[in-house]
Amino acid sequence: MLDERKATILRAVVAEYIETAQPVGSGHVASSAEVNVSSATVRNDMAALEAEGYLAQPHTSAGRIPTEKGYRFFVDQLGGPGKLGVTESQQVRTFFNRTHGEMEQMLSDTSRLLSSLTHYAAVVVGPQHEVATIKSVQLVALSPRLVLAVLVLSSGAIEKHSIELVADTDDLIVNAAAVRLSTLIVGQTLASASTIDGDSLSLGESPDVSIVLRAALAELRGEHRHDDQVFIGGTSDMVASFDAVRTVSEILRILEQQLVVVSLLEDVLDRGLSVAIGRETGNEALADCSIVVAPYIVDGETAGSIGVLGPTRMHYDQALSAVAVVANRLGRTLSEG
Amino acid sequence: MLDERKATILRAVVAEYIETAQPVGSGHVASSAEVNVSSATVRNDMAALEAEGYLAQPHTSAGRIPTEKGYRFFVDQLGGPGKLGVTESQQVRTFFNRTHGEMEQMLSDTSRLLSSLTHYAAVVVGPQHEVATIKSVQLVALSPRLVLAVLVLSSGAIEKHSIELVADTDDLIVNAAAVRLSTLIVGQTLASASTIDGDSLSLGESPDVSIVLRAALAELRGEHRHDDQVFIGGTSDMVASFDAVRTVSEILRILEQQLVVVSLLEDVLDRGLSVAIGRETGNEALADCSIVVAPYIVDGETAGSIGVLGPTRMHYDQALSAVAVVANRLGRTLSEG
DNA sequence: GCTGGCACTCTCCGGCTTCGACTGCTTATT
DNA sequence: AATAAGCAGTCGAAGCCGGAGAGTGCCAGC
Repeated sequence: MLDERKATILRAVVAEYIETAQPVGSGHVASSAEVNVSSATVRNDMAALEAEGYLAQPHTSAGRIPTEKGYRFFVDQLGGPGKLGVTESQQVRTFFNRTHGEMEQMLSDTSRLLSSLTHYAAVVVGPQHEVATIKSVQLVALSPRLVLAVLVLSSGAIEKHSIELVADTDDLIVNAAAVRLSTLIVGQTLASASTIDGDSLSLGESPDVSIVLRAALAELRGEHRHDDQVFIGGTSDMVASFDAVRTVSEILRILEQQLVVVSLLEDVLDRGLSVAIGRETGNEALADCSIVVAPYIVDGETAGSIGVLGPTRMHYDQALSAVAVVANRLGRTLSEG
Repeated sequence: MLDERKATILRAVVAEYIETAQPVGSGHVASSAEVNVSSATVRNDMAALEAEGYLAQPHTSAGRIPTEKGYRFFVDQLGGPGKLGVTESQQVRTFFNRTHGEMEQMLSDTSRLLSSLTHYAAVVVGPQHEVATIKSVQLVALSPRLVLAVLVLSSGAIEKHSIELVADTDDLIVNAAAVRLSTLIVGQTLASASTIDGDSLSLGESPDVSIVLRAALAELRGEHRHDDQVFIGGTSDMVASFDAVRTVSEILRILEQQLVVVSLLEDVLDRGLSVAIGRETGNEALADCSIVVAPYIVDGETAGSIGVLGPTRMHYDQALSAVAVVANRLGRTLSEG
């Protein structure tokens, strides 16, 4: 569809625009290393590229800037993530060698790492809990009608649910319920635990106990779908890439809605992409942004995703490699546990 | 120090500048309702106010803008928070009537509430755990050398600590250690629990158990100081008050450092203030910002603090009342548990 | 002690010009 | 037929000018 020379010219335009944020003229392209034709020839090709929708002109007598289609071509022909620079891969290596312990802390630090590598905003979506098995359950009575259920998962994650009862209870009852609950769900996955029907087990316990038990199981069934943990870092870095406060404010508004952020990443992955450019993100407010995403794999299963959010004129190659490398190392680190 | 008329004029200048963000001229002040003298008189007084450091002139032939000293005077003479508007207090009321359950969720929602009331960034620092008593302890072996300690506090908060062992352990040992640990620390505060010396209790247990026990107690002693939870909301609202992306980026960089944010609030409170203006915040990057803070009280003790961060030309009266009212309701809500 | 008046200062804004970076087209070249 | 060279034309950015407007400081008068 694009002959070799046009492709080279398009590449050069995109690369230079990413670097300078200025419309690129035929002269600059002609004097770049990869192109060996005169500016007049470049002009002809650029006119063709504009006609085909890869480039646009802010106004006559200005250079060209890439359209989303132009960026898309550029990204596609990059052909997957390249290698990271030495400094950066060193940074990743020492980070993952030093990291240990608390998963949440670690995911949060990972988002910092990723943003410091790319200078864009980094998003880390914590592992789905569905696949992890339940290591332990505990019920604690905080007040006569409020019981806290604490689940420890094999991944080291913790889920807590508060259970509000309609009748008073006490420590003895709660403890009995906790013991029974343990035998029921420890060792199972959250998904399978939430299928347990409370009514089928009212045998043998006192009514008080089974009330608590059923309330706990109901709570499990209900909510655990929504608490993907999201860690966002480096918004201050990303902001510096834009020049209108208005735009910045809109982007931040998106990032404040964790649910939206998660589904943004999932959407891109579901479409089989690793990069979404401008409106491809599916969000009008992100028309000037691109997203680079990768899933990470824990124990052979896709567990979560990480990504960066930056301007459409982002350094796609760096972002792609950084996201790929970090996703890879993150998955491996989490698999070890 | 300032006669009544100068004070009135200063008030008028600050109020108008907050509203319009434009330098205020003598004419505007003279035609405002509270001032009944001619613009010439106002001019003289404004010159005096400038000489005394309350006002500044961006350039000759422009109006005056308040200095930090000017804002400080304005805030001090407000004399404490006023009342909230009807819409706003309605909003607060329905929020706290509907809220329930999960503390973290609720604190996070509170920061959203506060930012939607003020249109500035809202910071909510979670309750200190030192005063809460330990309701339950659980040790879970995630892998032979990694044990997770989960504490449930009377406040409903959960602390988790991962404990890395130098030797392998197993479920039996860990359970035994958990039982022993429970008898030791349940019912105590975190502060007093962390004073327990592991060496004084090596009697009666098997060596394996006491190793785990000591590691757990050491972990308790070590870390729990730092995990104040911080919830920040409404950054997108705040951003709209500024016009330089550069400034915005610097402010966001501050907000990304939770530790800095917490100590920022604590600092202000320690100095006995509820408002810090510009450089009073003690942070050069916040020279164009002000902070309004209030502590909240749970069960008679100061438990944490909330605040808003906005431009120096913020609506101090609204911010003060919003922060005061929310702090009050938050404290009461948390006391009920 | 306040006010009106007046001269002065500076920014902002529209209009104008120049400059420079482009483009597109036409013509020459290989 | 593809490429290069040259040239006229376009348009924004930057600089300059002058007037308008907002504001000040000061002085003289009440």
